Amino acid sequence: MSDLLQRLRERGWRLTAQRRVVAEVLAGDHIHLTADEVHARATERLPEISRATVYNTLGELVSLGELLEVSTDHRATRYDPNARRPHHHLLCDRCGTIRDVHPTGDALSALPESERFGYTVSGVELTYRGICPNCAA
Amino acid sequence: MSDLLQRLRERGWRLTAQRRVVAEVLAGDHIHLTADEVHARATERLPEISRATVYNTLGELVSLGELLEVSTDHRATRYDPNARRPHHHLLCDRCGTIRDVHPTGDALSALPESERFGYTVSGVELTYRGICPNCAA
DNA sequence: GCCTTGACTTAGACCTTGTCCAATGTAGGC
DNA sequence: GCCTACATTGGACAAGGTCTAAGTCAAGGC
Repeated sequence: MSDLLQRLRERGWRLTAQRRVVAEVLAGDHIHLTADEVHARATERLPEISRATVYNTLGELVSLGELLEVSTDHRATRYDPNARRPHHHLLCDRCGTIRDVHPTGDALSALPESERFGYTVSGVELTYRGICPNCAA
Repeated sequence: MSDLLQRLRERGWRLTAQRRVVAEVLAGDHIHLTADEVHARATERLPEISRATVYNTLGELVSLGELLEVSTDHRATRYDPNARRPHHHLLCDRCGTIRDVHPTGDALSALPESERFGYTVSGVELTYRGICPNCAA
């Protein structure tokens, strides 16, 4: 995580307590929090942090490529700190839990030229859906 | 389209003018309207139709498996009437236009057992992203 | 064809998620 | 330690979506 802060500082980020706390909250694997969840956890460490700052910081981290926006359900956007390692998602349809997964093969090349309709295709997202072991029990 | 209405009637759907109009608005290929767009087009044919009814009807059609929810951008949910034919989506990052596409191969089998974390995997969604020919010009 | 009834529709209040802005605070260069 | 540009704040605002109470009507039974 400190490497994240390091990278950000190198890019001219001003290091404030608020930004540090948001970065800390997002540390870890298989973390996919909504903005409000990030705000709630950040508030535990820094009670006066505002919602607007959380949204600003998340947005900046996304532009910098440090964070990935994930909109798997049809509700709040979630943020995935594992942006530097390409991966896809496995989602529980019942409880909404998300895991990062690494399928084999290359989904991009599975789209033939005839199915590209003249688009310049730059990326692909896979979302697997199912029921997690917890919910199945 | 009348087969859709037929199927719905067989399932005990009460056939109202409002539901008929929503079904009509959604007829066609590569149709991916938001709820408000559906409402706007429905209003042209049936001025007194309410937003709540459009939402209700769309929700029911989704539960019945006649309609697919697509949340490609991080804004309004779109509805895809092509639910009975499995397909995926190609999305223009600039203007948001969506095309239905059919990649080769089977994305489901690309997820090895070791990457399933005990989930019962039932489906997969692919979303290709790029720039459409219109926006590229 | 008319009645009845429960399902359907309506308008509008309300909720959640997210954005914007003017005023205030502060990190970091000097 | 001061200065200034950048960051933060709280609250208003907007879009998308849900809920509810009251009124309406499709369709089955007569």
